[in-house]
Amino acid sequence: MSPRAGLDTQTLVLAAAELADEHGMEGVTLALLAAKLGVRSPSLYNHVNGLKELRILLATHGLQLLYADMSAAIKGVSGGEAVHAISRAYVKFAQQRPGLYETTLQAPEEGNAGLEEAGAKPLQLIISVLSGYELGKSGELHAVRGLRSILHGFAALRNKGGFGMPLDLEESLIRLIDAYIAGIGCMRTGD
Amino acid sequence: MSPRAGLDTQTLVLAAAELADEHGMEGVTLALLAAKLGVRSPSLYNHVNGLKELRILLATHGLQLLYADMSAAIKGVSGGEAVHAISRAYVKFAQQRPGLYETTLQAPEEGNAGLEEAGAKPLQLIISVLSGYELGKSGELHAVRGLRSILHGFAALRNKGGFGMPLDLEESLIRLIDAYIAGIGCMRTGD
DNA sequence: TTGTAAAACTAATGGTATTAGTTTATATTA
DNA sequence: TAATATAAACTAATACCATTAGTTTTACAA
Repeated sequence: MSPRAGLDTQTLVLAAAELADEHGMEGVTLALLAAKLGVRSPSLYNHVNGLKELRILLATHGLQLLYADMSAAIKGVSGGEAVHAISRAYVKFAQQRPGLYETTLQAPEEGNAGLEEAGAKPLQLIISVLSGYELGKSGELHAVRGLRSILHGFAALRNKGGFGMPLDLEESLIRLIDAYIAGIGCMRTGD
Repeated sequence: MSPRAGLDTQTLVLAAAELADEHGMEGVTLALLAAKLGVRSPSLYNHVNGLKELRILLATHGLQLLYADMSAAIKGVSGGEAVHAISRAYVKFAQQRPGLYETTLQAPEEGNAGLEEAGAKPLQLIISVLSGYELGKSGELHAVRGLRSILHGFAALRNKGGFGMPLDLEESLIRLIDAYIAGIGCMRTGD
């Protein structure tokens, strides 16, 4: 423990991400992280600039993993199938990495370049999936906001146990996306 | 300050709700609340059983106010108009009381009777607004989950600044609800 | 082999919640 | 009205937490 633990920033972020999933974003503390890594908490400051920066790094990392999952999900599919696939991937990620997903939404772009970019990529992916519907410039904007609302709302309520019984949650998501696609014409504008 | 500040639980909750809106749910601390009330923090324990219970009381209070707003919004309207009205009221509440709204979603029912009831009432209101669509037993369940997802997702992303420019956010919500209603047939089941 | 930079450490500060025990104001009762 | 009991405030203390300052020590490079 004492003679050089061999830490670096990435190791900290990966360990902190595990803590987030185990104890919630709230439960990620420098004291706990240091203990997990066999080190005293002030030592962490050699690799990260305090809890605030750690949270930004966590959010960035989470967004990168989320992007990878969403991206893989829509490989080779398009249209409604792609909307369903990207939605399933989004909710599944939030379910499998609940704490990491949580960090993803705090203070979206706080002037941090890496975080801004990491957040823009999943957004761009959603835009690309909806572009086939020819909704117009502002219509596409409304549609993206709508799908993001659906995905985050469903994921958050599900993760917090807000849906009561866990029965047929997959079907609830499928039907919600079906309804969204069926009504997507309401988003269309003439620009 | 010293001779009897005349506090009671309700006063604490109202003051804490203000703090939540000013500083976020995170920023509601017993130390800050005590300072706001001109009292030392241990004194608060005469009226509330620690921070955990205060948060439960905050959530309960928030749900009651949310219920009142939603309830007032659908007086005398029905069908799609009611769905729009209840949605507008929900998002507006989350916007006007961001910190209080935040407390509303933490650990939905943790065995606390008052919180459970306070949470059930807005839910019942949504059910009543959707009952006119004759979606069937489980179809109604899917539809309620869907609308709740939309409302929370939209409110949360909006509050966190996740939608970039604040232009025509009202229109985004209107169109999203329009799409949901247009596609609500996808929820229908035969039971 | 020696010197340096970085990574660990200890110690200290100030913030947090919470518990225990004490004082005191208010309200009730004799 | 006076005495008493209850409850609401207090102080003091404990145990966490993040963070900063200053020190030791390791690993690597000259």
